[in-house]
Amino acid sequence: MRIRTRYAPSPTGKMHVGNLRTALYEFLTAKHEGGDFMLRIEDTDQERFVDGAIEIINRTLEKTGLVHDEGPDKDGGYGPYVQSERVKTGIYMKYAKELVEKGEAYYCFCDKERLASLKTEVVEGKEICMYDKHCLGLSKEEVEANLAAGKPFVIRQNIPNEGTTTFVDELYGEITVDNAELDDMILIKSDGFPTYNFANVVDDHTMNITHVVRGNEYISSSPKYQRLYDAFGWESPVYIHLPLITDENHKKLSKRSGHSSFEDLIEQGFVSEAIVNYIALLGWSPEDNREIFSLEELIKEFDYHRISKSPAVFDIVKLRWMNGEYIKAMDFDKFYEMAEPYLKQALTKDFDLKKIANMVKTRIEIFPDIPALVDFFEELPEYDPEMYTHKKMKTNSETSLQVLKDMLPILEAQEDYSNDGLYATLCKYVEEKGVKNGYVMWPIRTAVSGKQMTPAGATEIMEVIGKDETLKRIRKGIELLENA
RNA sequence: GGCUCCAUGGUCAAGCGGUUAAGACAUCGCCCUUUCACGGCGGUAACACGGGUUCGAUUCCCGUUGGAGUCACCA
Repeated sequence: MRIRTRYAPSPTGKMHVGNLRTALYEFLTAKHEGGDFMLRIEDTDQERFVDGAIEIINRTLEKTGLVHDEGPDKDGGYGPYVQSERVKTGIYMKYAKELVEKGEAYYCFCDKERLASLKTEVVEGKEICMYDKHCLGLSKEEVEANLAAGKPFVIRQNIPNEGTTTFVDELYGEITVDNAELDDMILIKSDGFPTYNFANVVDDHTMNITHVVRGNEYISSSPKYQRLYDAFGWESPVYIHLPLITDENHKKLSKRSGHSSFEDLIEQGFVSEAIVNYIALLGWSPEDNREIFSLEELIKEFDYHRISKSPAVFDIVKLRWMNGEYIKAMDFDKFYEMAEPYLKQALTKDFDLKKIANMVKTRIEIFPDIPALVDFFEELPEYDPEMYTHKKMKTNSETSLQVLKDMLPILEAQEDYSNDGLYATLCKYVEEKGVKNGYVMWPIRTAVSGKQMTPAGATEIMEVIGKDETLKRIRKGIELLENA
């Protein structure tokens, strides 16, 4: 059997990481077995439709490499792939009527307000709509009269009050619920559109979907879908419900509560490969201990049986670490291309940006880390002379002042401002004085950077800022220490 | 609240009756180092609780507790 999965988003905005992971697992489930991955747009709620949302979905899928084999833009013979277009074919109404014929669904002519007000009525421990009974009790003639009169209607699923319904999830096993717990869900809305619940089942079946991979939030409505499959006499797909991804408060991630979307993360400086890699590991783990996976490697290793059942917290700190790993492994040209805007943001003078980029490459986790790391090249920040004191380097304000004063004329005389040349000069002084390297490197570095930590050593920094600026900063350091 | 699901360190997680209970992030310490970082080495830190089943339970069953999801003419 050729595996077919589908990603079926509703175009209501950006894709948050939970949606993306669902898409990823659907993609991987299919691709691991050489199957097909399909994109279907579920836009049966015209009110929630957001302009541009489909473009976001396409862009995200493309950027993450989750390319679909079939979709609105790629006909595979199962189209249309947009539900609002499928509505026009009459497919949903046809199947809904079939269910009515079978007694598995019924027309309901009550209006929204009345339905809502009656909903709270409790009969024999079950919240039911009194009007349901009425509509169910309508004779065929009455129904037809209503329809002929153009009365607005809805088609609802007819679920008995007795018995139980069971469906099987690959991960969770058999799940059984009392039918009394199941509402007669609406299949066709009064605007003639199907609800998600109904369209989903009809489409998955007619589009030959073999594995339904979806978020855990659907697990409680799955019995109702199962009844639909059974009512039609259709074989139900393999269900794989995914544990939710939560925030640090263990609450489901959602775009409404402002959780990061894929695009937000990209804007925050994460690379898409790292994001994909990280979310692949949120809820799934490979047989070995490996953590860094390209999409190709994921396809090879992914086995949906190893998906976990408990929710996972989205940990931005670990994502940052992983992003750092990707940055370190990136080839320099690509890194530079991505780093350049951030470098230029902090540096306007005529610096060797490539040299600086190289310094910074192993020291950042996300690109926006760059400006704060390199801004001192541009301008010496105000700094506390206390920084000259370093226990391990055995330096303090006096020794540092001495070193700076000794070095100033030497550096003034120095012509060669290359890293190597400067390093040789400093080492010569170190040797003459019979002190440790750090004893002179520390104060010099402090003077030329004004920072506690820098992406490079003293001489590298001097090479970048050049002779004039170096001397200026050293004099500034002497001044600062003398007045301290 | 009803129903359903889940339960190993702060976080992601391996484990699927017998283990010194892996690994990663974070954290702490040491080494390396022209500082920081990188890298290397090491430390702290977990089977929610109570009953069973069993020669033996983190692992199987039940209960408790805790957490989550869901109860729309939204998906």
